[in-house]
Amino acid sequence: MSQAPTTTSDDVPFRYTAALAEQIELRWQDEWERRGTYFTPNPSGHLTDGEGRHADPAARPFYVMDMFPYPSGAGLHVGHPLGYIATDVVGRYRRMCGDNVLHALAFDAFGLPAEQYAVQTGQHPRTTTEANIAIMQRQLRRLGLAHDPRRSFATIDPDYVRWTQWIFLQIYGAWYDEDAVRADGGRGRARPVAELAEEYASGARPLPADVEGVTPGATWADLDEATRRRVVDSRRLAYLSHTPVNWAPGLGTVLANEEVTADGRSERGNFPVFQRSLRQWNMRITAYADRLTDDLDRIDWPEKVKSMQRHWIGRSTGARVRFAVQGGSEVEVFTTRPDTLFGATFMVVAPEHPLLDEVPAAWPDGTHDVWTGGHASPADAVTAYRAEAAAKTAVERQQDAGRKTGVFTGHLAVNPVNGALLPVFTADYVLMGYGTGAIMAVPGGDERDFAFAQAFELPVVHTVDAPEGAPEGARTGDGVVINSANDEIDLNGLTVAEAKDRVVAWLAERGAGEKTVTYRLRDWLFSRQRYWGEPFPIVYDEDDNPIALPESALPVELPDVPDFSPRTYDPDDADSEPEPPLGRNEDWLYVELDLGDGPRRYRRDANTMPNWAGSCWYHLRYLDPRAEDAVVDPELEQYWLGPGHGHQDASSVGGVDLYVGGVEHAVLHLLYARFWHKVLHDLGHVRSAEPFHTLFNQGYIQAYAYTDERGVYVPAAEVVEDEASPTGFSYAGEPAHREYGKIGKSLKNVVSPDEMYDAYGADTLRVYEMSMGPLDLSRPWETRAVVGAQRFLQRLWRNVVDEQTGELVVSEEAPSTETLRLLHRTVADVREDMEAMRINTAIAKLIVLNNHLTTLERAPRAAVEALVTMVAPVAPHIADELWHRLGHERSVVHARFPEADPAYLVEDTVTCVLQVAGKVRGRAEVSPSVTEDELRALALADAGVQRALDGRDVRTVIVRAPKLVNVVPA
RNA sequence: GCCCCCGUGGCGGAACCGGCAGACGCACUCGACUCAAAAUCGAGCGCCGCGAGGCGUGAGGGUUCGAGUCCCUCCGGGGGCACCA
Repeated sequence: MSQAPTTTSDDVPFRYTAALAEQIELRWQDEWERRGTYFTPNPSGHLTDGEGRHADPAARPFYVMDMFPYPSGAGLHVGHPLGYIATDVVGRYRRMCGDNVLHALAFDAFGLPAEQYAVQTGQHPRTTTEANIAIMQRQLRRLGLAHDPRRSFATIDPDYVRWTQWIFLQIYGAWYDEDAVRADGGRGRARPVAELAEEYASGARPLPADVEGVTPGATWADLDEATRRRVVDSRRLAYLSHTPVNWAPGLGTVLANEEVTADGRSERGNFPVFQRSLRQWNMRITAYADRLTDDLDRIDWPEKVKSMQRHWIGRSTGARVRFAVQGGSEVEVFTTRPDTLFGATFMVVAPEHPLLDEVPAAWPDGTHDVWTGGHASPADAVTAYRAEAAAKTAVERQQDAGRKTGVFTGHLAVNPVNGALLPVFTADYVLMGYGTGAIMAVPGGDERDFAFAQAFELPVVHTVDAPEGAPEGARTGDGVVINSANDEIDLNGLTVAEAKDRVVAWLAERGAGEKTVTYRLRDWLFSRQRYWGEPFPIVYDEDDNPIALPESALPVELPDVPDFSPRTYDPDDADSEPEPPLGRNEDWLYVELDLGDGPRRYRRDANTMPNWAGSCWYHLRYLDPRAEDAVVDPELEQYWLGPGHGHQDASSVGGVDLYVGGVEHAVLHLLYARFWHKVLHDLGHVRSAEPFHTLFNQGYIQAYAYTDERGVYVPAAEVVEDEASPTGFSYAGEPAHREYGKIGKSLKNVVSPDEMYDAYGADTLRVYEMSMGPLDLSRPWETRAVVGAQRFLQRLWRNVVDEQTGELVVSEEAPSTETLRLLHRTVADVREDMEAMRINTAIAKLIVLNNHLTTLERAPRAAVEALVTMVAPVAPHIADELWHRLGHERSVVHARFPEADPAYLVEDTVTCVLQVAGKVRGRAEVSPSVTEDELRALALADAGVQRALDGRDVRTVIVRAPKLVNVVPA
C-alpha cells in the first residue's frame, strides 16, 4: 500500500499536497470498495458485512439518512455535499462508537426537470436520468462517503416502481375507521375496504347517506352493484373525485395545494394556476389530520418545521352553528368564537355556496342601496358577483385581500340566540374550501367583518367589554362578555372561554349547533398529467369504473410515446384541458385482461403519480433494496426503525434516527411521507408510527456574486478586492458590485467540488465544509479560506510522517502528563460535540491538540493514534493512510473512538478569576478543592483587587469556588 | 398584518447552566529560514490610549454581586403564514 507517490512537490517528496492527497484518496476509495468496508449487515437475510457476517447483536442499530438527491444534469457545486458530509461524519462516528450504522444514498429520479431536459435533448428521460445518476455517483464517490453501495437505488427502477404502485393499491384498498382503537390507545385507523363492505352487508355499520343511490332506510341488500361500488369507493383513502383542482395550463398539469404558492402560481415554473373541476385521484390525508398534528409532539424535529406542519394542517377548535334562513333553507357556519353570537349582525357565504343556487325573487324590505351593487334583483346581483369571483385569478384574489367586495343575496337568516334577522351576503373573503363556506359576521369581534361592515354600512355590536376610549373597531382580545343575554341564557360577565362553553352547550341542547374541529388541510391531489412518473396500477371498465390491478400485474411500466411532454397551453388559458402524454400510446392505453370474469378490454389510467410518491417510502427500501416478498421485511423494519430500537427509548414512535436535509420540504415531502407511513402502520406493514424520528435541517452554503456597471454578472472567481474601486471590488479593472446569495450558473459564482478535489483533495474539502460553522446555519463559501483546513491536515501528516523520507516520526515514548491531560480533555470534548452534531467545534479542538503535538520534538504514538481515530470521521482518507502507516492492518473505520480517562480530566490547579464589582482585577492559581474561606482571603489580599477597591469598604464577597470570587464594594 | 429565528473583531464563527468575551480558522503585520520567492516555523492581531487605564457582544432601559446569555421597548436582517372565520 505505501509505495512512493508519483507526483511530488519539488524537493519534499512526502509533503501532504493536493497531489498526494488525491493519490491517497483514490487508493483508499478503491480499497474500501474492494473490501466492502462500508457494507452494513442486516440481522438476517442476504445483506451481510464485508466479511460475510450478520449484524452483531451487541451493536446498536443507528439509521442515518439524507434527503436524497434529484439527479439533475447541472452537476454538483460545493454547496450540495454539505449535508452528505455531515451525515457521513455522524455515521462514521457512531460506527466507531460500536453502532451498526445504516447509511446509503438513493436517487429521486422521476419528475419534471428530467422530463423537460429529455424534451430539449430529444432523448428518453430514462437515458438522460441514468446518465445524470452516473455523473453524480462519480462526484459523490470522490468525497469518500461511507455508504453501503449495495443499498443504492433509484425511484425509477422497475422493482422500486412496483412497490410504489403496490403501496398505492394498499391505500386504494383501505378506508379510515374513525372509531377503531389503535395499538397506542388512540382512536381511528385505516382498515381494508373488504372489511368495510362486510360491515355494511352485516348491518354492523349504517350505510352512508351522502352517496347517490342510497335511499333512507335502505340496506346493503337493497343496493345494486353500481351503488355498492359507489358506497365503498366513496370511503377509500385513495379516491377519484370531481373536485376543484389547481390547473396550470403553462405546465400542462394539475398540482397539489402544497405545490401552489401563496400568490396562486405554480412552485415550479411560476405559471398561473386556475381552479378547475376535474376528475382526479386524491389521497384522504385529512383523515390523518389529528394524528399528523398530535404525533409532532412525539418526534424530535426542529420546532420551526413542526410549527409549519401544525399551521399547514391548521387544526382549529370551534363550533358549528345552524341558522334558519327565511324561506325554509338553512345555513351552517363554523366559528371559533361562538361567544360572540350575540354580536352577529349579518352573514356571509362564499360565492360558490349552494345557498346561492336559489335566491329570493326581489329585494326584501330594508335593503340598503349599497348592498345591491345596483342590481335590480338578488338573482342578477348574485349571478354577476359569482361570475366576477369565478373570473378572478388567485393572483387577483391575493392582491385584493383586505379590500372587501360582496353583494346582498336577498336571503335573511335568523340568529338562534336572539331571533334577529341577519342579511346574508356573498363575498369572496369567505372561502368555500374552509369550514362550511359560510360565516356569521361579527364586526364587533372580527377585523375582516368590521371592514366589510364599514364598506356596507352594517351595524356593529360589541360583545366584549373594552376600556373607556377604546377604538370603534373589532375587539379581538380577551375580556368580559357584554350585551349577550336572552331569556334562557346570560353570558354577560363571563370570560370569553366560559362564554364559549356556555353558549355551545345551549346550542347543542336546542340542536342548533355543536362543538367541532376543522382543518385547513385539504386532501392531497395525487394525479399529474406528465410522462415521467409512476403510472397508476388502475384500469377502467366500460362504465369508467376504476379497477385495481392485481399484484401480479405490477409493475405497470411506462410505455414509449412519441412525445414525453404534457400538452401545455398559453399559461393564461384557463379553459384548456389537461392531456396526459401516456394517452398518446393507444397500444398501451387499451389492454385486454382477465380480472376474474373473463378477458375484457380495459383502459389504463393515463395519469402518473406526483414526484412525491417515490420519496414517501424510500426510507423503507434502504433496509433491503432487493426485497421482493414484502414492501419491507418486518424483522428488518423492527431492527432499524421499530419503536424502541437502538438508541430510542421504549416509548418512541420509531423512525430513522437522524434525517438530514433542507427546510424546503417542511410541508411537502415530510408531510406526505408521514401520511404514507401511518397508513402502512395502520395496515400492519410497519411497526414504527413515524418515518423520521429525528430531523435536522442543514443550512445552505451561499456565495458572493458580482455584477459590473451594467448589472451583468461577471465571473466571481476573477473579481479582486480593490481599494481603488468605489465598491471595494473590481473585475478586469472595472468596479464590481458584490451581492450575496445562492450559488448558480447564471450568477457566475459556481465552485465545483471537482475544482476543490484538484486544488486540495476531498479530505480538505470535507474538513473545510464541516468547520465553517454550525450545520444548521447558512454561510458564505470562501475558497481562499479552504487552505486553513489543508494546513491542519498537513500538520497532522507531518506529526506522523517525515516529509523528506516518508518514514514514521512518532515517538514510542509515553506522552507527558501535560499531553495526556490535553488529549483526554480533547477526547471528552470532541465526543460531546459529536453527539450534539457540533462538528465545527469538534474540529477546532482537534486542531488545538494537533497544534500542541506539533510543538513537541516528536509526537508520542499514543496521542497520535488517538488523534488519527478522532480525525477519521471528518477526514477518512488521510486517517486510514496514517493508521496504515502506524502499522495497523484493519481500516481505521473499524477502530474504536477513544474514550477519555477521567483521571486526566481533573486539573491540579485551576485559574480563579478575582473580580471587583463584576470586573476582572486579578487571577490566582488555586487547587480545585480550595475552600470558600481560603478564596475569600486570597482575593482580598490580591494587589489588583486592593487597587481596584481603592480603600472602599467591602460590602460582600461572592465566592464560587474554585473558579470565581467577586468582591462587592460598599 | 400575524407568528418564529437571528444581530459578537476586517471576515466565517466560539463562549453548552448567568461567572475570564472573541476558542478555531481566514485575512493582515512583524520576525526566522531563503540569493529571492513560495512553503514552513515563531510572535502579534476587538476599539481608544505612549502609558496606567478606559470602552466594548445592534440601540435604550430593567433584574442580578455579576448579563453576549434572562425580562421589556425599539432598530436592523432572515424565514414562515397570509381574508382560514
